[in-house]
Amino acid sequence: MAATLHDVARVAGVSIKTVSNVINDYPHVRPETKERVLAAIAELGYRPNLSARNLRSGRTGMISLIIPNLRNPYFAELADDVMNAASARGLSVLIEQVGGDRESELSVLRGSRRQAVDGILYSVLALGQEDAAVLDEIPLPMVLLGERIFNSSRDHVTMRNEDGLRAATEHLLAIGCRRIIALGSHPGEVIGSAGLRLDGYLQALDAAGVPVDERLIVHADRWHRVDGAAAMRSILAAGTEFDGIVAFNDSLALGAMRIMQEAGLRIPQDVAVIGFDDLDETRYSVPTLSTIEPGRPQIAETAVDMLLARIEERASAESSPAEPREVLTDFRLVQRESTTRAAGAPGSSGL
Amino acid sequence: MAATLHDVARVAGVSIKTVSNVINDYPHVRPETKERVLAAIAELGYRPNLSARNLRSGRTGMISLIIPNLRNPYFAELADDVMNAASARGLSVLIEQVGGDRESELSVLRGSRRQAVDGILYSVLALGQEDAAVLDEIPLPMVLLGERIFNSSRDHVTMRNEDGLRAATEHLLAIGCRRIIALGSHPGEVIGSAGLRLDGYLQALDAAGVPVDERLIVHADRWHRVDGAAAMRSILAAGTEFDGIVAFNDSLALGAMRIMQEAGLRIPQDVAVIGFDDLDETRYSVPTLSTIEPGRPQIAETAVDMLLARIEERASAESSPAEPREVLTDFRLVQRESTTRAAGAPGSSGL
DNA sequence: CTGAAAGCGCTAACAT
DNA sequence: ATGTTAGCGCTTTCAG
Repeated sequence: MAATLHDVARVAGVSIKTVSNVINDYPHVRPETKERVLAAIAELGYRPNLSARNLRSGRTGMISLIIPNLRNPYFAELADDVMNAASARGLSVLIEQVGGDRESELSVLRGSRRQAVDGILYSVLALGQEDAAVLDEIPLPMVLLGERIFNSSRDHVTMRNEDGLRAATEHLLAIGCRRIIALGSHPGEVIGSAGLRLDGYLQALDAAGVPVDERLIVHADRWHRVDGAAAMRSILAAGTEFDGIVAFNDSLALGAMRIMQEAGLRIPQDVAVIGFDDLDETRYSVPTLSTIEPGRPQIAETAVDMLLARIEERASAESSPAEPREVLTDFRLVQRESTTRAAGAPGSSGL
Repeated sequence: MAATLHDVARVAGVSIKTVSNVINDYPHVRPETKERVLAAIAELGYRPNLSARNLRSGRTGMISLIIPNLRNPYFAELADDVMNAASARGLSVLIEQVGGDRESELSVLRGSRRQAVDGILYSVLALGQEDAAVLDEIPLPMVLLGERIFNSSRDHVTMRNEDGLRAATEHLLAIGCRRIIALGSHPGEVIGSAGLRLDGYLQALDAAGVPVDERLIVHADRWHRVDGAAAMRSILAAGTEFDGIVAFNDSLALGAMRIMQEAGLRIPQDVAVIGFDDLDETRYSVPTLSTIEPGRPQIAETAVDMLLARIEERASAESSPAEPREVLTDFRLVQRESTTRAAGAPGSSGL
């Protein structure tokens, strides 16, 4: 059996309170006593029992991160960022994957592990605005990530979807593209990443006086590589002319690039491509992919900080909780090969 | 404050023992009593406090998975597989990332979260055979993954490194390659993935009577995409001739392919390439990458099962623990475009 | 079939 | 500066 506080106290010849004081770095412990306690701890290989500590203190030092799937590089990178931010603040992260359907998200939110964490970082995917009320019922501090739900009573960290996509589109316009495909739209969606990003695209065209061609707005329900590839196949089959692509995320862009290359299109000479997310992979694809870096580390840090603040607010049982906050992170356009045309050599599409 | 057992008992008009019986699905509860208790639980929105349960039962229902980094797709996919296996068995997974250096691995192993989990799945990276003894000191059930440590007192799940790489090399030989680069060696390493995989390569050449050329054994300390790219740059700079590459993992292969394509080499016509790991990405690269599928889901399931067995063995406090087991998973060669040459058209290198 | 009560290991208020 | 002690919410003998 593992050593307990009492064992340490006995070996050190003090009371458990003193041992507890030493462990928790309380002041008012005579150096020599501390010494003796530390020696006893080392001798016994004592480690505090976290279950007991949690039970007593009402805190676990763990937060859960609810995401769709780690195989999706965006979420793997987000998870890494969150774990780094959390561990810098002394927290552990319990990652919970959800199936992507509404039921599974709800059941995880309400789920059994709830009692094992101090708070939840929830990257909303399947729920929508109409579920905002459901979130209020979860009796745990929570911070929302993503763009599916606004105006709930929860803190929310999100990226500048419209601005980012507008900048991406402007970048393509600036290097000479005129027939730019928007890849990844969700017809009818207004809020949500797809709706917001489409808006940014339209704003950019509008500002440049370039007419909108509905055939250039390409639908893609899911945003994985395979979806980008499939979409590009139908675009080519339809014979639509285009000289640039703003993909609503990097995976779509990478999938589309693969199909274009098979079809003999040169990137960026024939078609310039830009994505969104700044996945690690965009630095290594052929060609390397220009993209919008949406401030993911900042999202992670901000979200963890906000959650921690909520947890502490709750612990100190103060009057009324602070108003929900909404934070938008800074984005940055990263230009790589897929949009870098040789100087003085405009796109070859001749439009 | 959240409802407790006592609250439920009061509302249902029974004792806490009865409530506990209902929750834990014990027999011997009269149906109508059970009904009443269930109603009270629903009414109060009662959820058992896991810290208390853990404290009492000595189990947490969590295992930790220690891996280097989620941004590495191999480990992201492994983590996904492990989480699926664990959740099918009612366990949660706490992912802990380690820096990759020896000290950081040791400190996580001994680390503070130790008391919060029932067991550890440890994907060994920085420790080596000489640390086998250290592992015995960790007073927690543990299963090792990977090929850095053999013959410790711990259960161990590993893949068929030699056989897999031998099969990969034989595949290249079969399609006509004669000057095959082995990419990713660690000079001097005997056990460890690099040592074992190099062995498989040498075995295949030997069996085919193809002489070993030291210049074709290319070193790469780390196995990320960028390392594969860097290695390929020096190979090209050195002017070494080659017509095939067996990379010791997929990332190396993908990195090398990028550089070859920039240099105008065609894959598979000029150079055939095969990797190892079967990352999701290999299905979408240009060209798609042939690879060895090392049985990762099987690794995950087996490892979780073994760990669970150890946890239960410990709980039942039986005589002596079972002998450590060593499991090798089945691999499979997956042929994709990077090694598929048109029938009747052998490699163009002319060797 | 159900109730009473002990105690898991820890923290923190209170006492000295 | 250190000791005493009462629970945190649950599981689990042991009685009824």
